[in-house]
Amino acid sequence: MTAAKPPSRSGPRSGGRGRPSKAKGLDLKETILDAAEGLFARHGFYGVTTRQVAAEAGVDTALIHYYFGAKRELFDAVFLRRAEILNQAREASMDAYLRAHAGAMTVEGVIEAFIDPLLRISQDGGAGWKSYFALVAQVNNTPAWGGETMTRFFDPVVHRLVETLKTVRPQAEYRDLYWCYQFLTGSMMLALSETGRIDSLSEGECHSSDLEAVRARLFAYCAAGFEAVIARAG
Amino acid sequence: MTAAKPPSRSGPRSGGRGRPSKAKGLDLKETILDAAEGLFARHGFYGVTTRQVAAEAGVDTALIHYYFGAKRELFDAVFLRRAEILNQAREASMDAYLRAHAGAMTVEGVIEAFIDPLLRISQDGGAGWKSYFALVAQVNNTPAWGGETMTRFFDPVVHRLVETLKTVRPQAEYRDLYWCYQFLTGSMMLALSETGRIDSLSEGECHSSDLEAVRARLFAYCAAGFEAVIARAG
DNA sequence: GTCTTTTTTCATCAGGTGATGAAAATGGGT
DNA sequence: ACCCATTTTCATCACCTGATGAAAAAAGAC
Repeated sequence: MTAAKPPSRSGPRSGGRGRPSKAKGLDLKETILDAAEGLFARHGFYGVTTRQVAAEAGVDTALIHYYFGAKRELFDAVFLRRAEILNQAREASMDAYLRAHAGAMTVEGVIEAFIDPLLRISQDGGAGWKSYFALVAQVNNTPAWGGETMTRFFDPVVHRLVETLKTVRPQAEYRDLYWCYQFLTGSMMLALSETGRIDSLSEGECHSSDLEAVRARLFAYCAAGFEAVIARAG
Repeated sequence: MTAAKPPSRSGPRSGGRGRPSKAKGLDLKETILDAAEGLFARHGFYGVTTRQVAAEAGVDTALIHYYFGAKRELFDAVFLRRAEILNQAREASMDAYLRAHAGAMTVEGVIEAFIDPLLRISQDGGAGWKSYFALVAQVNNTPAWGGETMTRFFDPVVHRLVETLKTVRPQAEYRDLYWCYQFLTGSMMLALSETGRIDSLSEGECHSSDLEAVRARLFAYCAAGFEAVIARAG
């Protein structure tokens, strides 16, 4: 209509169309996932159009469908890409804790082994991981399909947490452990999504990007909460 | 195009168009807000179209714009409608607690006074309130404009909570209190939004609709968390 | 250098989007 | 019974949505 849009693209890709080697093809797929991740994290699934993703990635709209199919499949690909890495990191962290403190596990230690890998990845993993955590937090609070999605991707490691806690406190009831996990995950997800609310609320005293401050408090907070609930019930 | 859609509407409204008395006009406005509330809560702002809202309310699409203007203004109207009621209930609850326990306030008591009105309203207020809480939880986790919206509507009562806690534990630092509040609100919002995740996670042991179970645990959980963080810092 | 396969672009579709202006229907005031 | 203000409906606009099929361009096989 107006003017043919120039074939500009941010990356170091050559100007023309066509097949630019397999390596570049994979790279382009990742570029699309990165763009989609950031936009979905900020505006949610319905708040983003495939055209926006294409523009952000510097790519033709049709290419998104070529690689990923429907929009929802793109979203799932974004969600899946880091979920496995996350689960592996958490499993490894819990493995390490179990091996190191097999005889003398504490509630706080188990909880730290469960949460800390996420904080660490968010701190060291770059902007992509930050977006991803915001995305997960949003999904976690999505009534329509969020619960099902979270269940599908993250249930196993949660069950392992609950079972380990049951080992540490055998007299605790599963009901209490599951409710406490629910409280824990709400706190953790809100902290990881870094919404900036605490910044304005505390008038500059706290910053949601300060995950070191979270680390210094969240483990103790949750552990004490667990202990209190268990004690009250028993 | 296809066939003229029948003028059916669920309510007891008369069939024809035109001006059906002032009382009905107000009633219709509320009907639209109810429909919008339920849909926004389930699918988010961008996941709902004005046409869906109109269909759910049994109303012409243009009527929504006649009453509320742009779609975003409709959303704000939904958010605002119950926010004031909520704030009043919480202020009243904290007033009552302060009056009754002026000399012997506890951290758990203050937290209960802060959270309990929400649980109570959610239990007694009907489906509209349930949707509303899910909506607030979603906004709370929305990076783009959620923090700003939450701040605008709910800051005062939160500041009052923090100040009261500071009175109960004068040696506590504000930084710790704000972080603990952040943890608390994450747990509380997730519990209030009743996503159903705990149902499948616990394999039927717990139900997210069971707010009595939340009441029996959340206050103690948060209070113990606060105390632990304060103690660790001091 | 040709031929084949894969990637990228273009043009476009069918339907949905928020929004608006004018007309129609209604009820209250007098 | 008439008018007038208000509410509801209808028809439509300009644009955007996800998605697709065919053509064009590039890379690799031989």
